[in-house]
Amino acid sequence: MGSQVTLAQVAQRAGVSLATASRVVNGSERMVGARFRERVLAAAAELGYTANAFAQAVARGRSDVVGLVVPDIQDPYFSVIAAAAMEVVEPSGEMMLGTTLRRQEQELRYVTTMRARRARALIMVGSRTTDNAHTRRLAEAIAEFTASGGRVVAVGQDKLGADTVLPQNRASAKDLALALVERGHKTFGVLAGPDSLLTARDRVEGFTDGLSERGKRPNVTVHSDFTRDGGYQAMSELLDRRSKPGCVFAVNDVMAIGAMAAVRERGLTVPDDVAVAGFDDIPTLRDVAPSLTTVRLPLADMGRMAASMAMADQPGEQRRVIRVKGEAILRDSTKL
Amino acid sequence: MGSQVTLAQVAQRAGVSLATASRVVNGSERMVGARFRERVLAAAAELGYTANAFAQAVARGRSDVVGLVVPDIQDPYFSVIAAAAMEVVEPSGEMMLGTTLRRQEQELRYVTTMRARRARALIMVGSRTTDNAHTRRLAEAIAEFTASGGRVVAVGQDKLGADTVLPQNRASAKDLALALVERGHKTFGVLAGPDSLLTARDRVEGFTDGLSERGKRPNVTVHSDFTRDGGYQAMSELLDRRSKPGCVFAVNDVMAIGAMAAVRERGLTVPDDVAVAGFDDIPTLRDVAPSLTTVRLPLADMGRMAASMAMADQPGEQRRVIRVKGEAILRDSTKL
DNA sequence: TTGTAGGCGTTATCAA
DNA sequence: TTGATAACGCCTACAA
Repeated sequence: MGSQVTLAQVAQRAGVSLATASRVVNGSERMVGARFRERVLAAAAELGYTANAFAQAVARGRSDVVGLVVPDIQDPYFSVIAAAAMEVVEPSGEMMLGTTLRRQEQELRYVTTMRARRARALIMVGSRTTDNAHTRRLAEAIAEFTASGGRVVAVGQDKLGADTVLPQNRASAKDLALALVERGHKTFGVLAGPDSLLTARDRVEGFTDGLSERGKRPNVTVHSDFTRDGGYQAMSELLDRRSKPGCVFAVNDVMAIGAMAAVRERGLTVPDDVAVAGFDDIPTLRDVAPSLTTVRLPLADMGRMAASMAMADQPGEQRRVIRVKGEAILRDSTKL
Repeated sequence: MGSQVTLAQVAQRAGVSLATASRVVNGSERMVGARFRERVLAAAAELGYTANAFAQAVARGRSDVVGLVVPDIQDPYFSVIAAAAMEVVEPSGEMMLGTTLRRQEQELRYVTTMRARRARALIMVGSRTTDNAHTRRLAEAIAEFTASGGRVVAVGQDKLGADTVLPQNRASAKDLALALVERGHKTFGVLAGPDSLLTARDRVEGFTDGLSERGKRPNVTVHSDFTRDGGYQAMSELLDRRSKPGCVFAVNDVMAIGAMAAVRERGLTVPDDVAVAGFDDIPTLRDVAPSLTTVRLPLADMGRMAASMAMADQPGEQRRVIRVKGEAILRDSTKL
């Protein structure tokens, strides 16, 4: 840093004590005379003073930084949640962003970083994994964070011992399956995403549950990344097989979008040659054609809820888990 | 905040001085005996110590926070740049995110906030406007930030007196126009975005320049927001007119995507009924059909360049302005 | 209402 | 190598 104007300089210039200067620049309001107040304000303006937020945080023993950790800010799912969370954090705090690039170590690293930053709260969005050792370490780190007075909110599975916004992946995927069978689909494929991601697993299981309730089961399941390219690749692989299923469920929308690209690329058509369904209802869907059948999750609400819990002043007597249900929306991509 | 373990506690437990503890936990390495080092490390681990980054920043007189200010993190243009910037900031610093929701006051507010945070650098991405008063105020705030030792990098127009990553909007839009005429398009419309946004203006002007070099000019120009919905609305308006142009240029891709939706909605087809071109080449384009003609900007590179300049240690003798040229890419949406 | 002084958690200087 | 001790910039009883 360079030469910063300090409060002491402002005080000196205004001819008042440090304490008085502090009070007007920030203090508990109206306990300082109008004359002095003005002098201080003038001095601050002339000098171009800006309070040092670090020093304030040290002196006060707290900060108004909220940490947000997401796997990938380019993925619409996360950017919607982030934007919504931002909305509620912004008026009274600053947001520190961390992206893990979908790597677990990063997740852990950010918890530590945010703790070092004495962030007042931490919002961790993204799926938990089957790596129990990692989940345990993460939960421990989070417990320490909480113990030191911070608030933590998870968006995803309830595995961290923190307040959680919990999408009902399983139940909603099941609803989707039922609706699809209802619509007359007979054979199914699943683009299952990574086997290690709980979100992906839950959705696959829910979907399978729904099918089996109607005496069916997926004819084919392909695993891949939880991304657009993952969907593309998985669908390509699936289409190379002998018999294509009539309807393919991708465990999230970006994968479904990639899958549709794969279909198009082979000169096939959705839904005539193969129907496609996704999950999340990201805003991007407005512009995919044919319109994509999916499960609508109130993404923005989820972001706002998470942020609200994070910003809550209450020490939070009890851990809160907010279940969020999704709604199956049938659109053209699964028309028969 | 709650009860945090302090370095003093660690020192006491390890039976060493504060200074020694500080040295091992962070210090300039290997100036402390192995015995003591181990004792301190052990104590720190047992107590679950994490350094207080605020206190460190105060004591050191500098921080490693980099502020990133974007209009809207949901817009692919910005999220790509943000993600790329993140990539280079991450290894050695933390990123504080600000979204202005496309409001100027917010922009100004963030500069102040970042200054309060004693951010080591500030990256401001987004278009400048025709509001000269605001631009001047912003430039002043930025000058103060710089004067106090911070680094500022703008991505957009070179109006802030800061290091700048400057896309060649005008020249590239002109190239696009020439290419379109070359391809045989005769009549043109322009979805011009907001009249107050310099980026939008430059692109409109460049496009118009290109046309006039071929003895043509836009038959119709419609202004709207710089967003998907803005594009949708503007195109709707345009299609309501008597005679549609054969080719419509939207000043950015998200607008073009909205415009294509408007076309589709009226039962018309791109490019048969009306050709559409955009600008930016956001990743999302991979999945729009028909594929969209646009100007490719190296978005990720721009983000990385901005971050690199921001992270540079050098006091930066000279202000740097990096010009980035775009490349016109003709795709199906303007096929004749 | 105003000022004095001690403290917040670290780093850094200077002896030892 | 180690340890006192003075900063760092600000807040906040407590006293005046």
